[in-house]
Amino acid sequence: MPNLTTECRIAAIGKHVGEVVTVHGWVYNTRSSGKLHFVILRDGTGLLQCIISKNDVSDEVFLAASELTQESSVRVSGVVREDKRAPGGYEMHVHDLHVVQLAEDYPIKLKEHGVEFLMDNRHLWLRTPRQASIMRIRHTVVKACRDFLDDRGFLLVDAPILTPAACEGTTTLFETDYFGEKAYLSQSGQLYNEANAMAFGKVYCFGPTFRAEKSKTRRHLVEFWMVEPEIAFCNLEECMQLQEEMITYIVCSVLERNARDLETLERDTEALRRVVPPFPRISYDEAVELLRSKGMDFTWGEDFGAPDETVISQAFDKPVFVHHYPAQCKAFYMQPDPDRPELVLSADLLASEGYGEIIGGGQRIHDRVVLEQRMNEHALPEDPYRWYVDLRRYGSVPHSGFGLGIERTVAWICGTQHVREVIPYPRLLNRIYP
RNA sequence: UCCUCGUUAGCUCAAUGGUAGAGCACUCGGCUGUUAACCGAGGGGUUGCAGGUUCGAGCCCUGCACGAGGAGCCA
Repeated sequence: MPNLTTECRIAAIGKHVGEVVTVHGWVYNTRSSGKLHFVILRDGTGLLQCIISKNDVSDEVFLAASELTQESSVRVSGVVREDKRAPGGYEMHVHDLHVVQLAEDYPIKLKEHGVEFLMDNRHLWLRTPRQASIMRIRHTVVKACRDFLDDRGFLLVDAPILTPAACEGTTTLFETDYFGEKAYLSQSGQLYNEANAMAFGKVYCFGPTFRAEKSKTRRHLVEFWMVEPEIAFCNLEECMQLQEEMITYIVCSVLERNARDLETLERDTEALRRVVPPFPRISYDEAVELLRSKGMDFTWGEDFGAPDETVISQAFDKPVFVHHYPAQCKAFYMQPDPDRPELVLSADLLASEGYGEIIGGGQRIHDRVVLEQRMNEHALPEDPYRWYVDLRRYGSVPHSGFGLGIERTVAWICGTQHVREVIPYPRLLNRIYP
């Protein structure tokens, strides 16, 4: 079918008032008053109300419009008009309509659905306005992470996903067959980051991460994305400063670029506007004291559980750093505190409003003897880590880094109930479909 | 792995141990400004699976499967 009009995406429709344009999209919903059809069109950038009047179109087009089903793909042409009655403020008075494919009975209705049904239909669920807003915010968060680090001279050096051994030795790994040998899906790029930081000074990796833990909570995914910066010649305090600047940059980017999406999600943006440096910093000792003052039973030396983290984060109105953890609850590579060897120079960043830990990081051991001693205590095999120890032989320097969980950050910024909603195809315990 | 709750129409949910229902969706009809449109009619069920108790089980009991929320672990 010949088409000589301007093609236009719905997000830009306001620039074409009075003009004849063509829009490609999918039918979000239809209504009819007999000789007047209202077709709400969706094109991935927004929604547009199209008016199809029996007086304005051929009998064929009017018949085709009356037979449209939800999610049918179409091409429509018509005049753009400003109209307060239309959602979004603009509508199209259609001259012509071409049905690309008439959709079969569509499973996802505009009414409520249960979680299991929506997850089974994730490939279709992504088409709904709420999910579109979440994916746009995720895009902004990822772009903001990259822009922030790129602007500060970081080099993207990605770590391998197939690895010969555990990075941290704590969580369960996915095992795979590597031409007859065992290999594992990466749970962190951090050890490789340390090598890369000694090569390039300031680096980051950005990729998927896999944890075979049988976690079943709103904060856990089996496959999730993490951005991990690593900086040579950097101590814990400098590392925390970088983190709060980065989180602030991310939140500001979303507030600037996704105002309408935050509105769709009914997110309280006041809480997000409070996210500016400096973030409160409390030591592990102070956090334990805080928990006890709230009447919670807590043994020094244990790691905080989810309810503990919630209580700590609720004591502040922005994200809070907890630093100087006991060595026993952190990974083997954490630098001991010179003043109190039972502590390590680590810091976690807890998101506000009970979303839990979004960053884990700290200063790494730069002394070979100390590192080998810790590896012994953790009963780690020598061979797979030989290259890692090597880094302490050739120009070792104090260095720090952290891992930022993309999904937890997006869930916090969006205010969603569960991290499964903020990744396109969540991998969960008991779910690898679709 | 543990604790709690759940599984009835395509979807969301009702139904004292006594004939399995509603709204939405779908099909047909009506309507020229609708806003998850509305009005009328119609089709649609092995009540998760397997046993048991009972004159009779969607409902009570046992086991299993699947799902949800939480714990542990962590981003």
